Amino acid sequence: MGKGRTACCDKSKVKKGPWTTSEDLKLISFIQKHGHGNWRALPKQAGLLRCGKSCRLRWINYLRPDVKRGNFTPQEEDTIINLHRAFGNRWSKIASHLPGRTDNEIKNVWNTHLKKRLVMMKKEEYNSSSSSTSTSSHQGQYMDNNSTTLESFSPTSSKANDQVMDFWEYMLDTSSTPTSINNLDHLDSYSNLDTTSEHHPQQLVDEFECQKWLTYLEIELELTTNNQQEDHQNNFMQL
DNA sequence: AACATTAGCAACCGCCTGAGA
DNA sequence: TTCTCAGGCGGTTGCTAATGT
Repeated sequence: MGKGRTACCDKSKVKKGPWTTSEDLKLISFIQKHGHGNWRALPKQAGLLRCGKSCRLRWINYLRPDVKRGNFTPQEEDTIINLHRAFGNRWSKIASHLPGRTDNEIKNVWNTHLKKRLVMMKKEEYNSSSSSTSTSSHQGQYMDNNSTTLESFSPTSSKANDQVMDFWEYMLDTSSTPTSINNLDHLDSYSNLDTTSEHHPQQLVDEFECQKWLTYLEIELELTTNNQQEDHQNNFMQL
Protein backbone atom coordinates (compact mmCIF):
# COMPACT_ATOMS: atom_id res chain seq x y z
CA MET A 1 0.00 0.00 0.00
CA GLY A 2 1.38 3.36 -1.01
CA LYS A 3 1.17 6.60 0.84
CA GLY A 4 -2.10 8.39 1.12
CA ARG A 5 -5.58 7.17 0.79
CA THR A 6 -6.86 5.21 -2.10
CA ALA A 7 -9.63 6.92 -4.01
CA CYS A 8 -13.06 5.57 -3.25
CA CYS A 9 -13.53 4.96 -6.95
CA ASP A 10 -11.90 5.56 -10.29
CA LYS A 11 -12.84 9.19 -10.89
CA SER A 12 -12.25 8.89 -14.60
CA LYS A 13 -14.85 6.17 -14.97
CA VAL A 14 -17.68 7.55 -12.91
CA LYS A 15 -20.37 9.97 -13.92
CA LYS A 16 -20.75 13.17 -11.94
CA GLY A 17 -23.35 15.85 -11.68
CA PRO A 18 -27.11 15.73 -11.37
CA TRP A 19 -28.82 12.37 -11.30
CA THR A 20 -31.14 11.39 -14.11
CA THR A 21 -34.51 9.73 -13.74
CA SER A 22 -33.23 6.45 -15.08
CA GLU A 23 -30.34 6.46 -12.66
CA ASP A 24 -32.72 7.12 -9.80
CA LEU A 25 -34.91 4.24 -10.83
CA LYS A 26 -31.98 1.91 -11.22
CA LEU A 27 -30.79 2.78 -7.75
CA ILE A 28 -34.23 2.46 -6.19
CA SER A 29 -34.87 -0.79 -7.95
CA PHE A 30 -31.59 -2.28 -6.86
CA ILE A 31 -31.96 -1.25 -3.24
CA GLN A 32 -35.53 -2.49 -3.13
CA LYS A 33 -34.38 -5.87 -4.30
CA HIS A 34 -30.99 -6.24 -2.66
CA GLY A 35 -30.63 -3.59 -0.01
CA HIS A 36 -27.48 -1.52 0.27
CA GLY A 37 -25.03 -3.65 2.15
CA ASN A 38 -21.99 -2.44 0.27
CA TRP A 39 -22.13 1.01 -1.24
CA ARG A 40 -18.84 0.65 -3.03
CA ALA A 41 -19.94 -2.43 -4.87
CA LEU A 42 -23.47 -1.22 -5.45
CA PRO A 43 -22.97 0.97 -8.53
CA LYS A 44 -21.49 -1.84 -10.55
CA GLN A 45 -24.11 -4.32 -9.44
CA ALA A 46 -26.89 -1.85 -10.13
CA GLY A 47 -25.51 -0.91 -13.52
CA LEU A 48 -24.68 2.63 -12.53
CA LEU A 49 -21.63 4.58 -13.57
CA ARG A 50 -21.55 6.35 -10.25
CA CYS A 51 -19.32 6.46 -7.24
CA GLY A 52 -20.64 4.48 -4.29
CA LYS A 53 -20.61 7.57 -2.18
CA SER A 54 -22.68 9.39 -4.73
CA CYS A 55 -25.24 6.56 -4.68
CA ARG A 56 -25.36 6.60 -0.92
CA LEU A 57 -25.87 10.35 -0.84
CA ARG A 58 -28.58 10.23 -3.46
CA TRP A 59 -30.43 7.49 -1.61
CA ILE A 60 -30.14 9.04 1.82
CA ASN A 61 -30.98 12.57 0.80
CA TYR A 62 -33.62 12.07 -1.87
CA LEU A 63 -34.70 8.58 -2.74
CA ARG A 64 -35.37 7.04 0.64
CA PRO A 65 -39.11 6.55 1.02
CA ASP A 66 -39.17 8.26 4.41
CA VAL A 67 -37.52 11.47 3.30
CA LYS A 68 -39.77 14.38 4.07
CA ARG A 69 -39.84 17.08 1.44
CA GLY A 70 -41.16 20.58 1.40
CA ASN A 71 -40.78 23.66 3.50
CA PHE A 72 -39.60 23.47 7.03
CA THR A 73 -42.30 24.33 9.53
CA PRO A 74 -41.67 27.07 12.08
CA GLN A 75 -41.52 24.33 14.70
CA GLU A 76 -38.82 22.54 12.77
CA GLU A 77 -36.91 25.76 12.36
CA ASP A 78 -37.10 26.39 16.08
CA THR A 79 -35.92 22.88 16.73
CA ILE A 80 -32.95 23.35 14.43
CA ILE A 81 -32.02 26.62 16.06
CA ASN A 82 -32.24 25.15 19.52
CA LEU A 83 -30.37 22.00 18.58
CA HIS A 84 -27.70 24.04 16.87
CA ARG A 85 -27.14 25.85 20.11
CA ALA A 86 -26.63 22.51 21.78
CA PHE A 87 -24.67 20.62 19.14
CA GLY A 88 -23.16 23.22 16.84
CA ASN A 89 -22.58 22.17 13.24
CA ARG A 90 -23.21 18.51 13.94
CA TRP A 91 -25.83 18.24 11.26
CA SER A 92 -26.36 14.53 11.45
CA LYS A 93 -26.98 14.83 15.16
CA ILE A 94 -29.51 17.58 14.55
CA ALA A 95 -31.09 15.58 11.73
CA SER A 96 -31.60 12.64 14.07
CA HIS A 97 -34.02 14.81 16.02
CA LEU A 98 -35.99 15.76 12.93
CA PRO A 99 -37.57 12.66 11.41
CA GLY A 100 -37.52 12.66 7.63
CA ARG A 101 -35.08 15.52 7.37
CA THR A 102 -31.55 14.98 6.17
CA ASP A 103 -28.36 16.48 7.48
CA ASN A 104 -27.66 18.01 4.09
CA GLU A 105 -31.05 19.68 3.95
CA ILE A 106 -30.73 21.01 7.48
CA LYS A 107 -27.26 22.29 6.73
CA ASN A 108 -28.53 24.12 3.65
CA VAL A 109 -31.47 25.62 5.51
CA TRP A 110 -29.21 26.74 8.28
CA ASN A 111 -26.68 28.32 5.96
CA THR A 112 -29.21 30.00 3.71
CA HIS A 113 -31.95 31.08 6.07
CA LEU A 114 -31.56 30.49 9.75
CA LYS A 115 -28.07 31.83 10.16
CA LYS A 116 -29.03 35.08 8.49
CA ARG A 117 -32.14 35.34 10.56
CA LEU A 118 -30.24 34.81 13.77
CA VAL A 119 -27.77 37.51 12.79
CA MET A 120 -30.63 39.92 12.15
CA MET A 121 -32.26 39.00 15.41
CA LYS A 122 -29.00 39.50 17.25
CA LYS A 123 -28.80 42.93 15.68
CA GLU A 124 -32.34 43.73 16.69
CA GLU A 125 -31.66 42.40 20.14
CA TYR A 126 -28.62 44.60 20.37
CA ASN A 127 -30.50 47.63 19.14
CA SER A 128 -33.42 47.08 21.44
CA SER A 129 -31.20 46.41 24.42
CA SER A 130 -29.42 49.67 23.78
CA SER A 131 -32.74 51.44 23.86
CA SER A 132 -34.70 51.90 27.07
CA THR A 133 -37.71 49.81 26.07
CA SER A 134 -35.93 46.59 25.43
CA THR A 135 -37.95 43.43 25.57
CA SER A 136 -36.51 40.27 26.92
CA SER A 137 -35.64 37.44 24.62
CA HIS A 138 -35.31 33.84 25.61
CA GLN A 139 -35.11 30.43 24.08
CA GLY A 140 -38.24 29.48 22.20
CA GLN A 141 -38.84 33.03 21.10
CA TYR A 142 -36.41 33.11 18.26
CA MET A 143 -39.18 33.63 15.80
CA ASP A 144 -40.91 36.91 15.97
CA ASN A 145 -44.01 37.35 13.96
CA ASN A 146 -42.38 39.61 11.45
CA SER A 147 -39.47 37.36 10.70
CA THR A 148 -39.42 35.50 7.47
CA THR A 149 -40.41 31.90 7.84
CA LEU A 150 -39.48 29.29 5.34
CA GLU A 151 -43.11 29.12 4.37
CA SER A 152 -42.43 32.04 2.13
CA PHE A 153 -39.85 30.15 0.15
CA SER A 154 -41.01 27.95 -2.61
CA PRO A 155 -38.55 25.19 -3.43
CA THR A 156 -40.18 24.27 -6.66
CA SER A 157 -40.41 26.59 -9.58
CA SER A 158 -43.43 26.64 -11.78
CA LYS A 159 -41.18 25.51 -14.59
CA ALA A 160 -40.21 22.45 -12.63
CA ASN A 161 -43.85 21.70 -11.92
CA ASP A 162 -44.66 22.04 -15.58
CA GLN A 163 -41.92 19.60 -16.36
CA VAL A 164 -43.35 17.14 -13.88
CA MET A 165 -46.76 17.43 -15.46
CA ASP A 166 -45.25 17.00 -18.91
CA PHE A 167 -43.41 13.98 -17.70
CA TRP A 168 -46.52 12.30 -16.36
CA GLU A 169 -48.55 13.15 -19.41
CA TYR A 170 -45.82 11.65 -21.50
CA MET A 171 -45.73 8.50 -19.43
CA LEU A 172 -49.48 8.05 -19.49
CA ASP A 173 -50.12 9.06 -23.07
CA THR A 174 -47.53 6.79 -24.53
CA SER A 175 -48.08 3.94 -22.12
CA SER A 176 -44.38 3.53 -22.43
CA THR A 177 -43.76 2.73 -18.83
CA PRO A 178 -40.55 0.76 -19.03
CA THR A 179 -41.02 -2.85 -18.18
CA SER A 180 -37.45 -3.50 -17.30
CA ILE A 181 -35.20 -1.58 -15.05
CA ASN A 182 -32.45 -2.31 -17.51
CA ASN A 183 -34.28 -0.42 -20.18
CA LEU A 184 -34.65 2.95 -18.59
CA ASP A 185 -32.13 4.93 -20.52
CA HIS A 186 -34.73 6.22 -22.93
CA LEU A 187 -36.20 8.24 -20.11
CA ASP A 188 -33.21 10.47 -20.37
CA SER A 189 -34.05 11.21 -23.94
CA TYR A 190 -37.18 12.93 -22.82
CA SER A 191 -35.30 15.94 -23.89
CA ASN A 192 -36.76 18.95 -22.18
CA LEU A 193 -37.31 17.34 -18.85
CA ASP A 194 -34.94 18.82 -16.41
CA THR A 195 -33.01 15.87 -15.13
CA THR A 196 -31.74 17.64 -12.11
CA SER A 197 -33.34 16.44 -8.98
CA GLU A 198 -35.59 19.44 -8.80
CA HIS A 199 -38.25 17.78 -10.87
CA HIS A 200 -38.12 14.66 -8.81
CA PRO A 201 -41.48 14.13 -7.17
CA GLN A 202 -40.00 13.36 -3.82
CA GLN A 203 -38.84 16.91 -3.81
CA LEU A 204 -42.18 18.33 -4.56
CA VAL A 205 -44.19 19.99 -1.94
CA ASP A 206 -47.31 18.79 -3.58
CA GLU A 207 -48.29 15.43 -2.13
CA PHE A 208 -50.23 14.70 -5.25
CA GLU A 209 -47.05 14.61 -7.28
CA CYS A 210 -45.36 12.48 -4.66
CA GLN A 211 -48.20 10.02 -4.72
CA LYS A 212 -48.10 9.74 -8.47
CA TRP A 213 -44.41 9.17 -8.39
CA LEU A 214 -44.63 6.52 -5.71
CA THR A 215 -47.41 4.81 -7.57
CA TYR A 216 -45.35 4.78 -10.68
CA LEU A 217 -42.44 3.29 -8.78
CA GLU A 218 -44.67 0.62 -7.33
CA ILE A 219 -45.73 -0.34 -10.80
CA GLU A 220 -42.23 -0.12 -12.13
CA LEU A 221 -40.81 -2.21 -9.36
CA GLU A 222 -43.65 -4.68 -9.61
CA LEU A 223 -44.69 -4.06 -6.06
CA THR A 224 -48.35 -3.96 -7.01
CA THR A 225 -50.75 -6.48 -8.42
CA ASN A 226 -52.19 -6.14 -11.90
CA ASN A 227 -55.50 -5.01 -10.44
CA GLN A 228 -53.79 -2.35 -8.41
CA GLN A 229 -51.97 -1.24 -11.51
CA GLU A 230 -55.25 -0.86 -13.33
CA ASP A 231 -56.65 1.14 -10.46
CA HIS A 232 -53.65 3.40 -10.51
CA GLN A 233 -54.00 3.96 -14.22
CA ASN A 234 -57.69 4.74 -13.81
CA ASN A 235 -56.93 7.16 -11.04
CA PHE A 236 -54.44 8.94 -13.23
CA MET A 237 -56.96 9.24 -16.01
CA GLN A 238 -59.46 10.85 -13.70
CA LEU A 239 -57.01 13.48 -12.56
C1' DA B 1 -35.00 43.29 -22.78
C1' DA B 2 -30.48 42.40 -21.32
C1' DC B 3 -27.20 41.90 -18.09
C1' DA B 4 -25.47 41.48 -13.23
C1' DT B 5 -26.02 39.93 -8.80
C1' DT B 6 -27.86 37.07 -5.24
C1' DA B 7 -30.08 33.06 -3.25
C1' DG B 8 -31.00 28.26 -2.94
C1' DC B 9 -29.63 23.76 -2.99
C1' DA B 10 -27.85 19.28 -4.99
C1' DA B 11 -23.74 17.13 -5.23
C1' DC B 12 -18.80 16.58 -4.56
C1' DC B 13 -14.50 16.41 -1.82
C1' DG B 14 -11.63 14.98 1.58
C1' DC B 15 -11.06 13.89 6.35
C1' DC B 16 -12.46 11.10 10.36
C1' DT B 17 -13.95 6.96 12.62
C1' DG B 18 -14.93 2.29 13.61
C1' DA B 19 -14.93 -2.50 12.26
C1' DG B 20 -12.52 -6.30 11.05
C1' DA B 21 -8.54 -8.89 9.41
C1' DT C 1 -1.30 -3.47 17.72
C1' DT C 2 -1.41 -2.06 13.16
C1' DC C 3 -3.36 -1.56 8.85
C1' DT C 4 -7.02 -1.32 5.41
C1' DC C 5 -11.43 -0.32 4.00
C1' DA C 6 -16.11 1.39 3.85
C1' DG C 7 -19.31 4.41 5.72
C1' DG C 8 -20.30 8.74 7.59
C1' DC C 9 -19.77 13.58 8.21
C1' DG C 10 -19.12 18.58 7.52
C1' DG C 11 -17.32 22.04 4.43
C1' DT C 12 -17.44 23.69 -0.02
C1' DT C 13 -18.46 24.17 -4.87
C1' DG C 14 -21.01 24.99 -8.92
C1' DC C 15 -25.26 25.24 -11.32
C1' DT C 16 -29.80 27.26 -11.84
C1' DA C 17 -33.52 30.29 -10.82
C1' DA C 18 -34.95 34.51 -8.98
C1' DT C 19 -34.37 39.22 -8.34
C1' DG C 20 -32.46 43.74 -9.10
C1' DT C 21 -30.66 47.43 -12.10
